[in-house]
Amino acid sequence: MIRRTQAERSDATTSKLVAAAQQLFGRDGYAATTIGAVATVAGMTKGAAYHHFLNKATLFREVFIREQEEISAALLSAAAQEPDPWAALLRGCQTFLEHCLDPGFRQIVLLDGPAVLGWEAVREIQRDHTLRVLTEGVRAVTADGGDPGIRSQLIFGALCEAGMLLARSGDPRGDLPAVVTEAARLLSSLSLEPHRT
Amino acid sequence: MIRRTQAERSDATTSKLVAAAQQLFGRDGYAATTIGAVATVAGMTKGAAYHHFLNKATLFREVFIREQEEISAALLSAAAQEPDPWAALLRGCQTFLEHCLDPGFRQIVLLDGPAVLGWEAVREIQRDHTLRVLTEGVRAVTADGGDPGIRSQLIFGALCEAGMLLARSGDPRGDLPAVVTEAARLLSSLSLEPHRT
DNA sequence: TCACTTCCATACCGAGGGTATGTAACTTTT
DNA sequence: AAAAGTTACATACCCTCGGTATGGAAGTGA
Repeated sequence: MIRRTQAERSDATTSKLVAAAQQLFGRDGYAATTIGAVATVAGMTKGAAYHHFLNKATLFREVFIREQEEISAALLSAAAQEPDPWAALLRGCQTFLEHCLDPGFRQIVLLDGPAVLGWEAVREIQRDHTLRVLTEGVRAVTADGGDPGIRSQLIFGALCEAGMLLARSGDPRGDLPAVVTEAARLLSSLSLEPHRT
Repeated sequence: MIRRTQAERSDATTSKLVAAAQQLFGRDGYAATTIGAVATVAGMTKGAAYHHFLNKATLFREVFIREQEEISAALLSAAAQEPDPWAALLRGCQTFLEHCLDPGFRQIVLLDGPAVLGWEAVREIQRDHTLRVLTEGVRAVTADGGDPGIRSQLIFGALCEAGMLLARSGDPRGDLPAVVTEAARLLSSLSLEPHRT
């Protein structure tokens, strides 16, 4: 190993650790993944992991953020291809649902995330990523003075549920259009008068 | 202790165990709750717990089912007071959201449930309780030929999210009407033509 | 009453999260 | 450039806790 600066060494090992953790957490789930296994996959020992991360949850948090960055980038690039706000919103929802077909994403973001980090912490992170993109899209198509924050949060919940539902399907790709249609139906309520109290 | 039959002994201890587990799982979460602590609260030792339950997850599953039974009973009795299907549906949603103000319910059903039991198992249980009630309500107000199963599942996701959102609020009771209004807006989409594809 | 089963306690094992300590690699100071 | 100090990582260890094995007490069927 040639001479490297400390920052380079540190960055390299943390990157390898997060990558390994993302793989194992996504495949086996948080509880069934040991720090030792992560370190081994990353090519080092437990000590290195505990030098860079306070504990298991902190490492998981880093993986969670990484997942968020990945999906929000995908959402933005997908939505950017549609000039019409409505089309962009629908396109974004479809992209999200497609992303839910990845088992690792589901395990880390939808299943373990809230249990490990807590609901508040999870949504706090997502407020800067997925939820932020969705809220922008919702705001663009909302006419009346309702709260886009609350509204997009509910839509988000429905989309997460749809993602899990889709993944459970025997033919996810084939059922995707039907689920997207139902999601679109929910979205269509955004441009409506309130129903009844 | 006077003479008791085996079934009575067994039922009494399992009941005490489940009650203690419900309390601790709800307050501290699944990971932070030890079987020993549950047994102590229930007034016995770990051995008793492992005699009646295969493992920690099995005990949790029993608690989860108990929570489901409690809320579905509340939903049914609330909805039964409204003759109009629309009013019954809205009333049910409001009851669900009020139930989400209980931290134990949130922790067990919304946070730990999916991570511990898996999404499929959780929804399988809920299919006989919460989800079943909701699906009936949705079916009653749905005119067109869309799939009420998928539809109610998405609504369910939105409601769970709304419940967590509400709980996070500084003034849950005061914000409840606003969230119910937003939920009603989503529900109103059920009686609509599909928007766009 | 005597075998048999069920219930529960006690004692123990092993995995794994976390810590303490040592050593090698880099950085700063003089 | 060499010593002093700091950072990066490995090794060894502790301790909690899920799960098991074993033993005895309470109940059941003959």
